[in-house]
Amino acid sequence: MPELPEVETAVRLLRPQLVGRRIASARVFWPRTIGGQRTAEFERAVVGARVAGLRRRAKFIVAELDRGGRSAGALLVHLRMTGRLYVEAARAPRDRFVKLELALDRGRVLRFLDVRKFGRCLHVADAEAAMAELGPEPLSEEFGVEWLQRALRGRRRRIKPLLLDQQFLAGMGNIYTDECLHQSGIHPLARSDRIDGERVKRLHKAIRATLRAAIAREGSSFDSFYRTPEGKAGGYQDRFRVYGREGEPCGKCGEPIRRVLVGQRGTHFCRSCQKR
DNA sequence: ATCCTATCCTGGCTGC
DNA sequence: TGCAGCCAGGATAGGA
Repeated sequence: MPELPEVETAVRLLRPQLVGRRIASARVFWPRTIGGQRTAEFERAVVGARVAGLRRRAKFIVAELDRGGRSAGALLVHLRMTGRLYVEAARAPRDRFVKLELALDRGRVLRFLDVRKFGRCLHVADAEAAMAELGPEPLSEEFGVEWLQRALRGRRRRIKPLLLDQQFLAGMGNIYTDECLHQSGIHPLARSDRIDGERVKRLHKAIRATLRAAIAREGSSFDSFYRTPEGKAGGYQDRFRVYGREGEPCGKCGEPIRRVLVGQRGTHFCRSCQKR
């Protein structure tokens, strides 16, 4: 499932292929992909615009558009679970799961593929306004130990759903959350305001280290869905300590890894390393 | 304030 | 082999 490292990987690989390109035409194969907007309206908004910049915010791929030097809004792409965004030759056969296609200049085409149709590619006038509610970026300066300490104390929520809440912290998903909680010895149901300082420190360190290591390996391909824009699998799945390892021995203590549901999410942890 | 459930989707898996 | 039924999961909305 694309989380921060997978989205960051997509942005890095797509940037040289997209920035400076002009959108020549648009085709929408699944209307919900573009949100509530009418297809004709969407086309009017993007066709003729140029991609001025590509960046990541939380799990959004943000393509800033301009037209004659003036901003033309932005495309916010969210891959959700099965989305993939990639550029290829316009003549390459279109996969049957492609939901949106933007023709670029030079015979290239940007394709948004999404088997389960949860992903979105929205045109917005103001990207910042559209993403205003998101929490801080875990790899930014703002996300320090002190911030985390205070933020956790200010809430009384179970730690796992809290870390998954994009308004609290941007970019964490199910896989990396389980990995980080295991690394820092915190039970997924621990109440945020009752986690001791030492563990908060370890959690902060785990989040930064895990996300950085996963980005360095171009993300994780746990199932057949996630691929980089080059079509390659990620490399971080080999480093999972708990995710998808139910019944296998914990790398630290040998106890079998447990899987339970927390907030409707499959949650993997070690009962002896992550005490309540 | 926080939690819970349903919703959106469909390929792939399980069990018979 | 065939098929029904279930599962995964990010985000959000509405209700408790």
